[in-house]
Amino acid sequence: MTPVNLKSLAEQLHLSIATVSRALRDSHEVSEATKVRVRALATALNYEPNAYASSLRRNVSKTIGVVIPKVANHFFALAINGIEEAARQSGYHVLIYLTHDDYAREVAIVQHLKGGRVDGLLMSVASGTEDFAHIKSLKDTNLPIVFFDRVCAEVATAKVTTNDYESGYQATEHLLQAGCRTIAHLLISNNLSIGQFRQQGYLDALTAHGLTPDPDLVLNGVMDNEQNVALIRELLQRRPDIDGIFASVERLAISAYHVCKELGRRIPEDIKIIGFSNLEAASLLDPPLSTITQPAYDIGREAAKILIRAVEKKKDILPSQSLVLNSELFQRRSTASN
Amino acid sequence: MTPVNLKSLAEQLHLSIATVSRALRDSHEVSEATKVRVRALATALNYEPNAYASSLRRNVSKTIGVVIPKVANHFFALAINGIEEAARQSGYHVLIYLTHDDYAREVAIVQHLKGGRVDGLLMSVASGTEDFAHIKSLKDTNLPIVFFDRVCAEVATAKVTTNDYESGYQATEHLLQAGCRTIAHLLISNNLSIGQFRQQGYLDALTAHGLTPDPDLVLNGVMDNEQNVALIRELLQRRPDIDGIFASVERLAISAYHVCKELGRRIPEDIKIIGFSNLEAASLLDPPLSTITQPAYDIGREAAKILIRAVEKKKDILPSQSLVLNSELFQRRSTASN
DNA sequence: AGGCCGACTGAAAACGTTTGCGTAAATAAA
DNA sequence: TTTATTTACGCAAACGTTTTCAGTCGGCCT
Repeated sequence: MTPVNLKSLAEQLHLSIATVSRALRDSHEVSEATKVRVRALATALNYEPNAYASSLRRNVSKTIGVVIPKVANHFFALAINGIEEAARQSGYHVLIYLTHDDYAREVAIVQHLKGGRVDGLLMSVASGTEDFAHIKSLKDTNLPIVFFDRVCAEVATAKVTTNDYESGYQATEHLLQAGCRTIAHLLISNNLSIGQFRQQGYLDALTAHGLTPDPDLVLNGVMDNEQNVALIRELLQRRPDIDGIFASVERLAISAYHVCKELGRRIPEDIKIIGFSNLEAASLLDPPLSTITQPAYDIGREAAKILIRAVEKKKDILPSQSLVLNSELFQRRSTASN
Repeated sequence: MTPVNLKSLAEQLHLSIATVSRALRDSHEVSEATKVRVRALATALNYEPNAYASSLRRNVSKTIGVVIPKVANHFFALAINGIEEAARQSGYHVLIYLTHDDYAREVAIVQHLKGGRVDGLLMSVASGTEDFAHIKSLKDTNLPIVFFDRVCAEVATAKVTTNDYESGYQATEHLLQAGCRTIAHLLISNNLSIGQFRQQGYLDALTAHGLTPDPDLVLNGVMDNEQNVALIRELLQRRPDIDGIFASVERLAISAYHVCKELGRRIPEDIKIIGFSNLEAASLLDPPLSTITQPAYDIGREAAKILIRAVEKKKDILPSQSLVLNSELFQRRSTASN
């Protein structure tokens, strides 16, 4: 089977490769008559231009990369959904890379992306990442980058986030208003900027209500879920006075539910729980979980839009293009007043 | 800033481009001494080969495509996770395309992939797809394809699925043994092969237990979630004798939960529910949901492995390489006997 | 008639890499 | 010594596309 490319099309049409190429790109330099002929044969033979030849020649790949910790997480899944939508609308392809929150993997992925495989990058940094040299060095190759959710403060570019500080504040205040006095904060890794913001919101809400924050009530979760369950169990047993839990990430809220059931603590009578979560089934949990829900789809879509716009205009992305979308507090039974 | 490519490396090293290229690919045709020199400069300058030039020349992109209906679904998210893992291990990149169960989108995506952008394709067909000409035509370009979960029976290639018939049978039998006598089956679209298998398992289990299947109890869900809720509500009101629900897809199980709560039907006392689901929080629902859980991660990983093996060996993929992984039934309170 | 312009097309270079082939020197075999 | 063989490297073509440049042809203006 002869390959169907510009050359073969040109031969069959008794035209030059150049003319065929121009005809297909609808150039004004080619007569309408030949355009029609060319298009007819192209569709008849199911011609599709070779993406790599085109990318090589034009130095543009029409592809964006997405580097995220994981995909089996409703937040990131929704974000990808938004990203793919924005990309598709502009004719971009989406390459996915998972770091599994592992620093070494993130570095390897970023290094690989220097090969020019992508025109731009969307990134949510791994929680294990403390050194950002790899990202800076990628940025130095002039690759446009937009961070979303888990941003890297040290790199000057646009970031799409939620109002993490306010959300942490609101969640804590919500627990306080529901009558909690000893509120634990479960977060995942305090070197992540979002963790810090939420933590600060938590602290400020406590002091604003006349309470003194107790460092013993702040639990740093780890990667492994079972370990988290153990840590939470230990915390709840050591501090039976805890009457409220604010979980900065979905997984920890779920783990807290499991521990409470195991220890026989009733939700919300003994302990009230609120957590960041994009879980669709939150309202079906036992009891329905109060959540701070981030507009994950919009975050992904807006981040992709900013990136693609910059790629198309070949302009640098400025930190001033950053976007902060508001998350929403859904009050459900897990934080009902007694 | 001068570009760092083979040419610039060669100039600085006073070598030819060919030698530099061979040195980096560790060819035996180049002396160890020069290899060392070349590698040193390459790493010093952070050289990364241009992926598109390489792909064009070698006619290999080290990229696989993944075409799925959606990503905001725990099954597909886990599958992607497995796919990415297998791909990463073999140095492959993963392009993601979402069809949103829309036939037209699927066709457009498949057409686009003819441009040679990917070396192989993993696919779970859209539920709206009834004509498979686009897939066949893609297969005719010799692009290796492996289907997973939602397979296309008409295309001769490997398929990675779960034991859908047996699962449907088991789920139904499980409800029967829990005392149900009027069991509804909620499925998504009966033109999908998996729906048919599960439906057949459902039917056979009923007849095997001496019951006559009632077509009125089989509900075909649609895309829109709200419509599904309305349909289920209508069904439960029209047939108050229904005492068991088998949901072929997670979304329908969730919708059924909502409807039951709304109508005041107690689970499991009035109605028992079991559903296909990869929801992590299934055990935390109210009541905990009995599920048939597919090994989504493994499905993705195995499908990717089969695909990549075929790509590397440049051998056709045979239907005989198909794999059937077993799903697992988790019995929880939603199907507890009264 | 000469010059000019616009419409259309083709030749060829370029993108960065890989690779078949050639070749020179060095080594081994005869 | 001559003749193979090996080693190490360079030349140049090729992958399929895009784009610059040059060219042809007819028509229009002065």
